[in-house]
Amino acid sequence: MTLRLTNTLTGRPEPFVPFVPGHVGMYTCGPTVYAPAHVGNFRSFLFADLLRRYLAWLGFDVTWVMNITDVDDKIIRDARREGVPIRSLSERYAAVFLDDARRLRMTPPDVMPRATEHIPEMVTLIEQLLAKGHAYRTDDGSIFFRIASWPAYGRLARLDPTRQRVGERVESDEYDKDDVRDFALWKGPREGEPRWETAIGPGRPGWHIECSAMSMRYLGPTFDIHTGGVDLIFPHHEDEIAQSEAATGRQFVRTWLHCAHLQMGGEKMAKRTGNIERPADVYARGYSPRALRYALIAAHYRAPLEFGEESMRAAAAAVDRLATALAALDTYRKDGPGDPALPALLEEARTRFTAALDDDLNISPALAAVFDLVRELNRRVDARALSTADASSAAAFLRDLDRVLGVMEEEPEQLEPELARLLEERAAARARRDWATSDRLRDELADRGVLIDDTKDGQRWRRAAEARRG
RNA sequence: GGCGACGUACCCAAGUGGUUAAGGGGGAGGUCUGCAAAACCUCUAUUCAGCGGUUCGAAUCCGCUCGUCGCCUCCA
Repeated sequence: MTLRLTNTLTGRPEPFVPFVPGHVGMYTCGPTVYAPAHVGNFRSFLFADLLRRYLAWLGFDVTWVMNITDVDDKIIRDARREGVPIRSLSERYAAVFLDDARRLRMTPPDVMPRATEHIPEMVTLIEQLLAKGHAYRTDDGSIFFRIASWPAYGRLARLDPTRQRVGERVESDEYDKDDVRDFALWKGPREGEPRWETAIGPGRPGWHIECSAMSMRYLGPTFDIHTGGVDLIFPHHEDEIAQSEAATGRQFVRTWLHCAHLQMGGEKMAKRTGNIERPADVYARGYSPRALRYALIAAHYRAPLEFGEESMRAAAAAVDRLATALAALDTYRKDGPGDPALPALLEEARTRFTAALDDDLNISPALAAVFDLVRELNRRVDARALSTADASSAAAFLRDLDRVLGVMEEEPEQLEPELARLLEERAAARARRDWATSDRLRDELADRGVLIDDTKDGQRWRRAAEARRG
């Protein structure tokens, strides 16, 4: 069985065959850094991360590029409002993004290019488009892509370009272009806006051109996978294809993958409607990053996903269940013969896990395979049917699957010395059957997010995915 | 108006032609435990938005109806 992915270009699942055998070039539209990203944004980034992790787990050598858009209208607007250079604003929120991404265990992309550091690449691309007649200048020094020169325009979004609705927003565009549907490659210089002096004149880049320039700079003119939210299909990705293929004459991206929206209250989570939640908000309510990660990746990427208190609670419980199972295996000790059925059990889980993810990253049955295995392992731990070696190979197996999921363990795997001391005190209290002290220490540790289970192998601890409140 | 996605238990969510409709959460009862917690066991959809049709057989295919969401405009 091989990996199949639903390509937006064709609308159907296709076997994934990399352009260069064994290697995958993958680009993800990253954040525009003028505010902290919300959890809806992170759904799409974590979807890309899940894909990246799975490809690596399958043995592909993956190059993952995620851009950071550090110049655009909103950044300029907010920087002006604050009276600071755009770089000061963008770097501030880029740092927040990086920190949020790290806590959510997003694999660090191999390259995170910033738009402002790739102006020359964009200029070269625009020059090629001008030379080939796909772009034109306007009086204010802007340069537009001429959609009429590109018959394939609209193919990705399945839109007929001649029947696009022309709404108020399009008409109100301040730039003067030949056709309302044409999009800006380069925006002419304006008072109070940052500008770059370039071979195509002064100004600043349009939004779409950066992704074409940076993806091709690091992955070549044709690469395997490009991901983003469904809202980017049109116009952003449509425009990327047009400008890239018009410039190079080659296919730009082989497989386009789009993630459905995260919803809250039945509607798309979006900054403009205000129904957003940021990672920090979720943590403030007592949930751990890994619970949030689980909530965001646990549903199929092409299905809309409702986010809320209920989904977070369920995610925290699910993640706790996994952590508990792992802790149980780690503390389990028993000499003697092992369970001869164990290898087959693990193999079955691996087969189901892989078959599910191969099927367009269908994570639900993959998680079902993990939870079924967890039940079997717990049952054996309860019955003390495993050997110490069995337990540790089962734990290693789960950790291997977690290279794909990234939800099983919290960052610090060692208990802080202070908490470890409380644990020792509690063990001593229990040895002298001092239940009052034992219970008090258990509560104290729970308040610090460490849950204790008393087992035949002694105390076992794990970090709570949902901190105790009240 | 155009294009697209979708409607499965109390909630989330797999299943896309064939024995008992995955899994997670929640709920009820039980076992274990100093008490807990965790874990394990049992139960929790004769039914898949509705109505027709195709078929020996449909949640799965076809048609219609109702409802939800997204894109067409900055947007993950």
